[in-house]
Amino acid sequence: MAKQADLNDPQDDGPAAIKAVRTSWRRRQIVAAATRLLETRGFHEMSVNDLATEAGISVGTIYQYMSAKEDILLLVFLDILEEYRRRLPEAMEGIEDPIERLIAGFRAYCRIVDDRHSAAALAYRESKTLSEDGLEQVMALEVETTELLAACIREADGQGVLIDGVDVTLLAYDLVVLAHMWALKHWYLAERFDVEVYADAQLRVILRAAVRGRVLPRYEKLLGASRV
Amino acid sequence: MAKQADLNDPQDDGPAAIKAVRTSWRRRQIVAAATRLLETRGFHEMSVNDLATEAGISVGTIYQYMSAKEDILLLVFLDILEEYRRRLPEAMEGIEDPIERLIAGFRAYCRIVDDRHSAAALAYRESKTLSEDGLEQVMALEVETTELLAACIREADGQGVLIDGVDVTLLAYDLVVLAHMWALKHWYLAERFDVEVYADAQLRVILRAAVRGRVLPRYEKLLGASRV
Amino acid sequence: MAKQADLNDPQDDGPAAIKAVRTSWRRRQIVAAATRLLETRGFHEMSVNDLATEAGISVGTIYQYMSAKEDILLLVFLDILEEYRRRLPEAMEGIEDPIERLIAGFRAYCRIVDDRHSAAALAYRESKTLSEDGLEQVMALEVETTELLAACIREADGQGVLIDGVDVTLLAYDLVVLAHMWALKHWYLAERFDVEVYADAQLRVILRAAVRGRVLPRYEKLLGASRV
Amino acid sequence: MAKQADLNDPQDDGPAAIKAVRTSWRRRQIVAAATRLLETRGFHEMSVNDLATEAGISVGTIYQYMSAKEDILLLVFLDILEEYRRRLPEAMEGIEDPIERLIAGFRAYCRIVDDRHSAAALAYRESKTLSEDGLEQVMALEVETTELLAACIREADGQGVLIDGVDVTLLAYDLVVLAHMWALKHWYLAERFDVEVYADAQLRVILRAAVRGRVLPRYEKLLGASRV
DNA sequence: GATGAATGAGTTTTCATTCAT
DNA sequence: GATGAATGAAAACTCATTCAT
Repeated sequence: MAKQADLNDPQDDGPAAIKAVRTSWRRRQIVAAATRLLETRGFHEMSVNDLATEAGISVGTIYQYMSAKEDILLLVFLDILEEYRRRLPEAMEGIEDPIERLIAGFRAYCRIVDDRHSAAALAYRESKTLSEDGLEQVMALEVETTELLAACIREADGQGVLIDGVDVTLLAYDLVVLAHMWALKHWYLAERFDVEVYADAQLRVILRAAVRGRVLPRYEKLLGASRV
Repeated sequence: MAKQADLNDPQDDGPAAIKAVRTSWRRRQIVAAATRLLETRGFHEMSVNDLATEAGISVGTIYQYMSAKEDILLLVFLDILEEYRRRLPEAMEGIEDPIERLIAGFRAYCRIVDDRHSAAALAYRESKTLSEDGLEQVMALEVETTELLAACIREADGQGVLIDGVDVTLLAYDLVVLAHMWALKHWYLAERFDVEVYADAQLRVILRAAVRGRVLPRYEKLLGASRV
Repeated sequence: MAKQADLNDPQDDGPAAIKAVRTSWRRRQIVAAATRLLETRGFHEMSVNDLATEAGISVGTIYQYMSAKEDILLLVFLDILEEYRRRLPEAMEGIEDPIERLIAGFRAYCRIVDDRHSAAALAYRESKTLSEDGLEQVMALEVETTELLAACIREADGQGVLIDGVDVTLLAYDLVVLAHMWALKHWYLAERFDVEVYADAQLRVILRAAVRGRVLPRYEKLLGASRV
Repeated sequence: MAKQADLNDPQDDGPAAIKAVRTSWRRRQIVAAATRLLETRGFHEMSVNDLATEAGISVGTIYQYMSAKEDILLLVFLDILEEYRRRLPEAMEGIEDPIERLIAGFRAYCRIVDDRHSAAALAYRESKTLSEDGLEQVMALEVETTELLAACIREADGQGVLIDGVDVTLLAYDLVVLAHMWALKHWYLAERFDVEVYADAQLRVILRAAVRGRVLPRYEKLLGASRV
């Protein structure tokens, strides 16, 4: 009964394909539930039973798709980082001028942090819980994301737009950390600023520190004229 | 030999004094051991038995000086923050010019972060583990420390040294977060910079963003001419 | 084979029913083991691990069916008291004359005490260990049981069979305590009497004290002519 | 310096005597404190540290006079029983008629139970906690006390005052248990009776069951005419 | 003789993981 | 493949007992 299909599939991958689809579906189910729980409690406060209940499946099923509780954490991390990898290029796409692209990128970065600020804080909280191996994967992805911003700065530098002696990578990291700061100090910042205002305020700091005075006004005009 | 002293001590509180000294000694012992362990693992991965072994005492003794495991975490936090409260004013003392004082303060801040960079990272990791009450104490101390830097910026603003429209508190938080960044991204930054160089590079970013062009050169001269 | 049944079960609650049956079976298992252990040691001397071993299950399983060690004690109490509530009415059922019914009831009471004399002694020992709430439940059941005997006495009193001025409730309590005495002083009484003899001896005491001389002989004839 | 005295003591027992006095004083201190604590909590809920605090001495001192926590419990039991052994004969002394002496004895028994009803309940609660050896001592003392009442009944029986076939020992035990009942069901009885009334009510029960009708009125007159 | 800080075995309870159904 | 009952190692914490002062 099983193993029908095959009509003209040269290498019958039906069962394997079904398996792959199911696996990815189950994993998404689990990761989604885990993310929801991890935003309010720590990884150790989330029991696998709680997780099963939240996901609407059984513990047994979780272990069919995860070999250990720690795996779930890694998938949550990768899922969060994946969002940056998807949404940043999307926001920066098609913008010629590197500084304008940087502005668009940073604004998008802040918006993602804001959309899931608990998730961003989670990353700082639980990264030590990851396995050696998992941590490396996460760090690699983070470097990749940072590089999206660094590339703009490097390009601008190549065009002679930046002040002599600025450290491209350091600036990129500064931007990333200042974006995360929105999540880390959310309790303080969110009642004084709006995300958009916050993003532009921080962009103003970095651009003033990096862009030559000659071209600076051109970019400052792009940033909201708001306070700060 | 016993029962000597008393020479002219108005209210001989020997036993109580001895007890106080022992308590503070034991607590330091425990906190030191806990800090050592927490630098390599999370709070949940550190069992009270491990801690006792590390401290070279028994579990029972730990509970004679702490009423719950969570207390230990709070003491570790307070111990770390205490260092800022002690060393920052020390470093900034006697400096007239507010921006120069800010420079001294930030450099000191980075140095403390560097001395105990695992401890600084720990603070981000475990703050959610603190009790409601403990978290409040810790936040209050952190605000107090940030305010030491904010005060300089505010004073400089009062002297008309800053660019119109800068947000004093945001800049102070930026400095604090950029100092913590040294700990958070230590794996990346420490192989490219020296702390001193790092501190000055970040100071250059913030000063350029905040100080009027007219007086900026005066302060930039104080920052190492190094790379960046 | 699976998914058969359903023949005409309106709301097939199979899983829930299975769960209920298992829960009650496990609880009985645990209570039985606990009762066995509590007969030889106190509640505090019985560790949950001991209990698990005695019950032939794991500690984890115990906590799946009990939310705290104290719950076990309450269930043991309720289990013991339940036996009185079941067996007393059974023994008294269908007997018209209230004094004859009282005799049957007391004899049954003593027999239950004898069957599980360690359990009866246990009740005196551990009632203070119960929670406020548990104690109330237990007391309510005990009052209910005592009332079964009190009702006979009250009825007899209504028929003018009792000596003027007897306190119905006190007599009922006397009977209960004298029955418990068989358990409490078992080490002494059991080597001098047989339960049946003991029960009749105590009945003779109470009846002589309560029943009018006129009708007393009628009832004394029902009591074993044995010694005493 | 030590070892003075001796003035004319043939066998210098000074130091030993001092030691004996101190030991007995310390033990009384400890037992008194333990009794106070045990009336409100169970033996396991009373920690040796609590006890030391209550007694106003140190844990070390307790272990200088007790070799284990369990010893304390035995001493508390013996102290309670000692009171019966002292006060019962005192109350019964000089009364010629055995039944009158029994009345006096039972009333005294109830009064002692009432004075320390928590202590009496304690005896039922904690007797299983005693060592094999301790339990034997306690039982022996209890038998001795019961015998004080039994002796009266036996004497009365010898004088032909009792109904044929009464079991002397059983009646004595009934009296003891009915006296204890005042402590065991104190929550119920104390709000319906006064101790004196209670004692006489129970005496009336036992005397009616044991004393020949001919002489009964004489004794009933001695019992309060109150209700019951 | 008195003290009380120190000890560590033992307690209750939780929870990641397994495996028979 | 899915389930969830069962497991038992490990955790936080207590407290009777010891012993240096």
